[in-house]
Amino acid sequence: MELDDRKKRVLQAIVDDYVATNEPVGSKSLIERHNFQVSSATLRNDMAELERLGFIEKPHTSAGRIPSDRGYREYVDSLMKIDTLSQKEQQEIESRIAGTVDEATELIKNAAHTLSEATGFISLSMSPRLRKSFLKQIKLLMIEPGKALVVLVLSAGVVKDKIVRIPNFITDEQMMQISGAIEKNLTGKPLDEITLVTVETAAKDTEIPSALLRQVLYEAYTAIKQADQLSIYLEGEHKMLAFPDFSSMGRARDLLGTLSDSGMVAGYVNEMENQAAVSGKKDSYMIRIGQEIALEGLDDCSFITATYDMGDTVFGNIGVIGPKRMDYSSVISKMDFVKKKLNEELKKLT
Amino acid sequence: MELDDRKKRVLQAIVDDYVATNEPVGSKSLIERHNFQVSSATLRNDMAELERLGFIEKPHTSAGRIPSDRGYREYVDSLMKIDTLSQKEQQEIESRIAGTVDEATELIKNAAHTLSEATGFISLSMSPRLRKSFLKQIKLLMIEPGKALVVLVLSAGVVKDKIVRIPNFITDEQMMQISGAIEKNLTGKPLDEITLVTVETAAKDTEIPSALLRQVLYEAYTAIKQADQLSIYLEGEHKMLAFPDFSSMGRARDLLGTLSDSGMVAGYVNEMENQAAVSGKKDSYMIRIGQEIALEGLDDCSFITATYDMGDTVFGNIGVIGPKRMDYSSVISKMDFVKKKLNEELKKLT
DNA sequence: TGTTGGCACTCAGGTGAGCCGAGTGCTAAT
DNA sequence: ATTAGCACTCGGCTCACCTGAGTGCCAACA
Repeated sequence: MELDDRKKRVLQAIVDDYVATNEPVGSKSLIERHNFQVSSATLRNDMAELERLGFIEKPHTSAGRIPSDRGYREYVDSLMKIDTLSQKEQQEIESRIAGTVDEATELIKNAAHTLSEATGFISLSMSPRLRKSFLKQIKLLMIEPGKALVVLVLSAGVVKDKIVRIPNFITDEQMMQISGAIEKNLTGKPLDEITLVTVETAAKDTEIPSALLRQVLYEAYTAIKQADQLSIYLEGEHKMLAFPDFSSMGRARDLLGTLSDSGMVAGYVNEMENQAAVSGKKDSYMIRIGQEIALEGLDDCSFITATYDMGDTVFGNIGVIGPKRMDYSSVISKMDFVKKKLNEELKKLT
Repeated sequence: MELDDRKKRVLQAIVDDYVATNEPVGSKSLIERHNFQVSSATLRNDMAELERLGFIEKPHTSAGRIPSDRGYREYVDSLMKIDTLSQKEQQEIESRIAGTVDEATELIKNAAHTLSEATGFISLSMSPRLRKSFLKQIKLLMIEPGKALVVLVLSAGVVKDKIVRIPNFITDEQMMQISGAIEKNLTGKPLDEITLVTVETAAKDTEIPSALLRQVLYEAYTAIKQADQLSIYLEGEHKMLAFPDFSSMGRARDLLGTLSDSGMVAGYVNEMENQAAVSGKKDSYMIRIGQEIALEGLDDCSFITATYDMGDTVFGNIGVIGPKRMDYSSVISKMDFVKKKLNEELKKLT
């Protein structure tokens, strides 16, 4: 079922107008704004057809039409043309991202911040997926009796650390020994191939009493595992309250309530990424619209995410969450540009 | 100007009722709920007097009275009696805080989380003020050419680190040398006594070419300074949307908008703490009500904070932000208990 | 077959009148 | 100092009404 040309134009015009005005758009106002060379009655027929096909819907009988989720979907998939950013916008974004910080995590958050400022929506950033990155260094640093710091240096220039408890009477030299042994045997291994067993065998030719050893190794292991946990960072939640789309308080509460469970959101974004990966259609961005989003309270939102890249199969996501009634073209072009700049900066860091 | 006994009771009853019902309270309903041994007309006289004195006010002519900021102030200062928590509540809180994590930062966030859950309000936690804490260890760890990790171990068991850039051709041994020299000379110094000069003199008897040295020392210095920066963590913002007090969307937006600038909030809490310190009346908690709060959009809120303690004059704050129409007694008792448990746990960590 | 003008119908939202009731201030009596 | 009584206020609710933008459908036309 293909839409004929005029119907496409009609759908496009409806989305554009509705996004711009936040009012259901009727056949008459459609004629006024766009110069279709036909009468309003003809458009009414087209609109009836579009409604039958599920692209648009009526809030109530005697109102204009608004795009349905499917209508937005059609719009982003084949109707819209992506904006190019003005020089000024590009500069604005560039100056915020370029050369600001030396650390990947900060850089990524910074990019997300820029994105939120540029779009006026909520921005999100996911920490890099480190499963596939490999260990470049691991150090156990004695802090005080019973307490040590595990420092991991991963490929892609990421550093993680964690304070752990260790047996009280372990000595500084013993720790150095363990540290050295682990490092020697684990360096170069991808994180997802490191198991408790790997860690234990890595340290088996030290002369530390095994009771002591076990606990230290276990803590080192959990530190490693913890390093590849995904975390998400959201910013600009309050901006959603400014949109009439969420003026009903109930919706606003549901939305912010769901977003406050960052673990859930992170899981969802992760799943989006995975699905995109298996489906093979790895676009430069991913979009989920309205009900397509399997999170409570996000029916009126859209998710748009992109992937940033840190080399060595290490990557993560940045994105925005906005009302589904948004200017997709503008948002996507902004996100694309931010992503590009972010990737450039990340490359410089390695 | 002292209130006579009955007027005190009237004010107290008005606050209690208004907090419970969120409706302006009138003379008649006051008689019904509380057994004053006088007529409603008498109460009306009292209420007129209380209004003249600024403790209560009318939303409009023909409505009951609601407490003014000053009324709440009088209430918390001299009228309310602090609840004691039920066994069950105590256990609930205790089980969430006790023995959960090994790291101070996590523990504090966790306490704040518990507080938000227990009260249903926004909770806040400030990072410990480390200016007065002293350096127990400082290590420079070579990560890769051009990049190093500065690890600081402070008294009170806090560990901070930062990735810094260093000259590319500096060697591992040179780093160790610098690291050793700094550590030897700076250990035991309070953070606020460490300046760039201190750091530079600490390393002056190494044999590293001074051009290289300078950059490393500078980076080490910024890492140290960065360690005592205050940071704040807010949680549960979305919960405020559930209160009728913020149902007007405009207010909600102002509130969340202001809170999204965490630097500003941190600065404010810090200032509160300082003022309490100089005024000398160091209570177990601090309260700011309504307009007393010098932050935009918080006119309808109250801040309640307490101080946690990590020994060695290192301390920070936890607290809640809720509608000023809140059950102060219950909130304060909860916060007090959480604070107590947090302090106990922090003590165990050192 | 696609397009058009015309017409009856629908319905959300705004307006204004009217009523209700909780609450007040004031006054005169106790 | 307290109380009973009374006139007055005013926010909020309900109801009826109107308006206007928009629709669906039909008959006519190219």
